Amino acid sequence: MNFFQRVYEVAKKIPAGKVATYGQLAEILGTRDARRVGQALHANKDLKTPCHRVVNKNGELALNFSAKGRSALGGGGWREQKRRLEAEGVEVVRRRVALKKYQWEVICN
DNA sequence: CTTTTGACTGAGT
DNA sequence: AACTCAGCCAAAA
Repeated sequence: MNFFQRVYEVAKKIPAGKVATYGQLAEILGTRDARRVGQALHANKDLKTPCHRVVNKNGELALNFSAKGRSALGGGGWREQKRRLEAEGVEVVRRRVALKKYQWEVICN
């Protein structure tokens, strides 16, 4: 199984209304390289994966977020992500979420 | 094969 | 809060 695939598997485990950081997923996957997590999600063009629930450690949305399945997303990468998070009940202020409240805590994996 | 690049992070300024 | 520097490691070119 590819590393990418594993990233998706973990991403799918993130409960709606919660967010996880790249570093957090990386750690679950047994690596320290948060970047690869991001690359994996970027490579994933399937919108089935809740990539919008993955944010950087600052709680900010990905600057270059883009679900390739959708052309220009109506103009803004992170805007689309923001829209989706709000749809799940996550408060998104400007470009960030309240990690303090919404960061995913792994219950069991 | 070698080099660049990046949806990151953490520490220092 | 904003910027820099360095560490990290695989995919792309």
